[in-house]
Amino acid sequence: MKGLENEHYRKGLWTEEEDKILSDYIRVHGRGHWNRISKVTALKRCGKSCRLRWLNYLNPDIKLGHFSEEEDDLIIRLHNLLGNRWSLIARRVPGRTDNQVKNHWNTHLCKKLGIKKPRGKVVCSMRKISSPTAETKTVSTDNFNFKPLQSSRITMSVDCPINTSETSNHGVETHQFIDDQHCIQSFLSAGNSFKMNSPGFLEFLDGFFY
DNA sequence: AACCCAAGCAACCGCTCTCTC
DNA sequence: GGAGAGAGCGGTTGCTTGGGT
Ligand SMILES: [Mg+2]
Repeated sequence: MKGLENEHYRKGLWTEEEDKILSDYIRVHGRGHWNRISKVTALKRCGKSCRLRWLNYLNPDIKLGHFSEEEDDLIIRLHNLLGNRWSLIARRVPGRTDNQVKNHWNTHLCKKLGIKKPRGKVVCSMRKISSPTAETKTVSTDNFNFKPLQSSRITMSVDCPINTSETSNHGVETHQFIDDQHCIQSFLSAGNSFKMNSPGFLEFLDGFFY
């Protein structure tokens, strides 16, 4: 019998009244500690739902409305380079959230590009710091840290769960793709250790996408 | 008017990552 | 230094809407 009455959270679309309660709360207390909100207001929403509503709608920095051609081009370029890393992409698209970018990709850009099957992750394959003698391997999450070795071969590839002939790897289809991949290659060749979300790599991205 | 179907997309779920104490 | 809490991520779902017949 641990706080059963607090587990009755509402789900689904947010009402104007709910938005107002959340906005008022954030105006006073700031963002964060989302789980507290349902305990001190009349809002019957779990912390996760509150956080998401703020991040994707109530935050005044968010740009609403249709995506421009320039935004489309930027997203396509970034997606070529980064794969389905929506958060990473959205950070480089002013006023757009990861959810917006993901939805826009899935509903509009996919068709625009004539993509039938979703593309796998762009992965980086090389030797790992902790085991320099181990064979080249890919990784399944972004939480890794590669350091290029003198003799190591650095490759970018497209991870594709279903092996069809045209999507093996090095899915190079356009000039832009080659250029963007070269951007990571040069980052690695400069001797930088590589971690997908590291400050160093994010700063490096700034130089390519402005 | 009534129905069907699919596009669009807000929000959920399960999971990972990070931060704090 | 590790456990628990908070924050973040991305695939997916299911409700709403719109267009076609
Ligand atoms: Mg953004």
